Amino acid sequence: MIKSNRTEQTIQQIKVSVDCIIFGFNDNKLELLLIKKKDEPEKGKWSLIGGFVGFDEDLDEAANRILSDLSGLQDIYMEQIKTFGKVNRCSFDRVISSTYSAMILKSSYTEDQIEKYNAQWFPITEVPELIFDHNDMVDIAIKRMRRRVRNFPIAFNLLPSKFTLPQLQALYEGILDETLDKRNFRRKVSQMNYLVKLEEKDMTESRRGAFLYRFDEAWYKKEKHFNL
Amino acid sequence: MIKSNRTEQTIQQIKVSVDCIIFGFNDNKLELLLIKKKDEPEKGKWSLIGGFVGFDEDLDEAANRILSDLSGLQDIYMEQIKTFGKVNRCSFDRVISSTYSAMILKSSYTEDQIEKYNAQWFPITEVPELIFDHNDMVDIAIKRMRRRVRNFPIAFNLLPSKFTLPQLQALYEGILDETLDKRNFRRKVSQMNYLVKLEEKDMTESRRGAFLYRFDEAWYKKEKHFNL
DNA sequence: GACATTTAGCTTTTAATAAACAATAACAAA
DNA sequence: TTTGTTATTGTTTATTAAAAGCTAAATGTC
Repeated sequence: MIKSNRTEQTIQQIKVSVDCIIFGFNDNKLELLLIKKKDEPEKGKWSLIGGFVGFDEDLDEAANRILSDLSGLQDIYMEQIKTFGKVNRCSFDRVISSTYSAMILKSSYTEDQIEKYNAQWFPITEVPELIFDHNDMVDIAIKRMRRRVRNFPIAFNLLPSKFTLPQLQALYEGILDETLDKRNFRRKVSQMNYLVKLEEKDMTESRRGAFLYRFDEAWYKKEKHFNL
Repeated sequence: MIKSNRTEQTIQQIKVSVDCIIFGFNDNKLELLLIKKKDEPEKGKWSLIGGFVGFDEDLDEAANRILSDLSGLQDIYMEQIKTFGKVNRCSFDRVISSTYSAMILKSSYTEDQIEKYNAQWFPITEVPELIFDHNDMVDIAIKRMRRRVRNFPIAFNLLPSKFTLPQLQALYEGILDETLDKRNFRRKVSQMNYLVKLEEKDMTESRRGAFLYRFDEAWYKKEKHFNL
């Protein structure tokens, strides 16, 4: 089936959108931020945070603008995952959509904002049926994230800037959905010098208290070796 | 900078294209298929094989159609790499472009076709200046391919269906641009049962001759473990 | 038949990485 | 001071990957 010599007209009708897959962490579980659509189309259904790309904005910029518009979240670093382009992926229009993913500290997204934007967090084991091919997008993003989280320090956005090692381990166990050996985990951490042990302790979660750590990004850029 | 409430009009002007990064292998070097543009825009410059996505074709389909239209290559399996969406990536129009990559047997692309389509193979160390952001696309595709080639049997498309182990090793050395130990390489190969040793020998490249092998795809799908 | 060349197979050593595993220290509360 | 709870720390073993040495087989050329 040869389909050359297309007219400008047909070409121009394709719309370009971005969908954002936002991960959070709560109660030792990985969660996903979804919104319930207030307007047509697909009003009342759950959806990723998405929107059309403007003519005069970069694709990356559009992802950030859309995230900001629809959730109030600003200056979130997002990575492009994949572009979905099936003809009928959206029932009423021809739209190709690039997915972007980010991890955020849940507390940076307040209850007020959740209400305002009609959003809700879902544990990734309980993601409802989403519009279009958004469930596929989520599946792919989760797989990719689980692969990357072991070799790149992307998960620290899910924690406060100061965190304890038990917290960090619980985070990894929650993300990967498997238990990790405490001593092996800590040994790996101690090999990464950019995970800096502070003098302070966090006394809120145990009697003894656990030392706080922080992730030193500038330092990491020199070493560039991460493995958990 | 808030950019909400876009009109349909501005949205519709974004065009969607696909660019194909086609790898070949020759003279123990990894090569890239490029075309010299016959028409404006950018006439006479080197470019990836690219074109606009039709309104009624999937993005994946478009990649194959465009590759076929502009090179005569058909039914090539391509993987999506990344979508490029900077506003000014193409100087005269707003185009976002998804890149796709494939590896092909150079001999399946004849001299006739090369001439007909104004194409040329370039060693990846000698890629000329390309239009737009195509050089960036190539860089990213090469990095990704070098990562994937060790864990997935994607490189066999660069060889005839029957090949010798010295050929296979030379291929990997060429792709990765490093020398590999013969004995360790062969040991790994012998662990992958879906690399089937045939009775035949190839006598063209050495006195003794080397046994031919083939990659059994169905068998691979059962084992799904690849490491070279 | 001796020789050169390349393929082929087998083995050992070493290094690197990952996995398994148990006792002690610090603290608050009772 | 005892008790309960969580944080912290090292050693050993197993597995895997890399490096290297050696032998031998097959073939065409001399």
